Amino acid sequence: MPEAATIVKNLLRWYLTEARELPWRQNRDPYGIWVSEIMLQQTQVKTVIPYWERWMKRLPDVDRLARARETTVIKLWEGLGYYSRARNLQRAAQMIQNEHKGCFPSDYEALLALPGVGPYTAGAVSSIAFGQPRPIVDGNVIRVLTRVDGIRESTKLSQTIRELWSRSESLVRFASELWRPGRNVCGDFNQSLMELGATVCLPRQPLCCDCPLRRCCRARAEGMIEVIPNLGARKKMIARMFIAVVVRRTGRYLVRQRSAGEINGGLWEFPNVELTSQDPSGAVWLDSGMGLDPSKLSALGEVKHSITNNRITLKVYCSDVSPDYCVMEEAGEWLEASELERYAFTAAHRKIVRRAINENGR
DNA sequence: TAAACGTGGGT
DNA sequence: TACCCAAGTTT
Repeated sequence: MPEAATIVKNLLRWYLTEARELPWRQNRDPYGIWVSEIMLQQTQVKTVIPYWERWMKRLPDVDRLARARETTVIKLWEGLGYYSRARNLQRAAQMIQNEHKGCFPSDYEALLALPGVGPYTAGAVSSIAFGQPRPIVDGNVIRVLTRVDGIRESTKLSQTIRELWSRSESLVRFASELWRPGRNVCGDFNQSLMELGATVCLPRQPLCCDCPLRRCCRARAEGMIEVIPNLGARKKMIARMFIAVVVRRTGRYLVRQRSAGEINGGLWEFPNVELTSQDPSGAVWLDSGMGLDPSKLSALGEVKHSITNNRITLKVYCSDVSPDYCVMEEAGEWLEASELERYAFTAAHRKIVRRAINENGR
């Protein structure tokens, strides 16, 4: 295995000149760094940047987040996915107010005790915001370290992941001994590991010629870059079809809120149902469920999206109904177009809002 | 331990 | 198009 000194020194030097300027890197505010780390879970930097900017403008500190309305928090998160992250963020802020007197905890165990903070995030915040020598293992670190060390075992094995934590730990410990005035070597080293994975040591066609570790990388030396990391098989995607309908009555639109406990709980959507062999076109649902005449609908096309391992196609229709129309089956709310903007919709249904209302100027 | 949890970027 | 997969955590 390459020596820690080689890896750490080359990465720290590289990071000095190649680190991207990201908004949450402008200072060491633990709150801003924590928010960025939660947003970045399973989400790319490019996607996060505008969300982080808006969030920090609206909820600039722990106190403001703790006191915010949950609807505000979810609206700020709209489109990012994994909405429990946003709710946990607020719960954690309230814990910081109540159990830490509003002072952001620097203790690793205290960080780990916050909802939504696991081993990765606790390590990231304690190293980046507080300069502590805590290891991190995320998707980038898995890729970089398995390649550098030439680890061919499946990353699905808990033994493999344990080894990576151990390696990450010894590396950041080495970094901590390189203390420099005015530099956070632990935070910089951990970020350099992820930065390399995000910009150079890419999943496919990595830019090995630009890599500061190219001379010590075992996977490169052994021609194994294409098969390391050994990630194992993915779950297959399941195709599903839904029908959704935009019902408009005297300038208002019928929407409903998804119940807590189901996927995307608490978010808003237009009435919709999955197409089955019982009702393959959705005509039964439209007629008996919604009280609409399927022949009087106008088609708005299809919206495609994926949620976890479901690949979903939504067939979207629009229907203008008379002032005395009322829904039989489900409780919903009638919202004006301007209100649709203020409510948090699921990503797929936000696309419908744009297509059906905004772009058509109705 | 494995599955659930969302969405969009990139090839 | 059809994948892959992203600064993971929770149950």
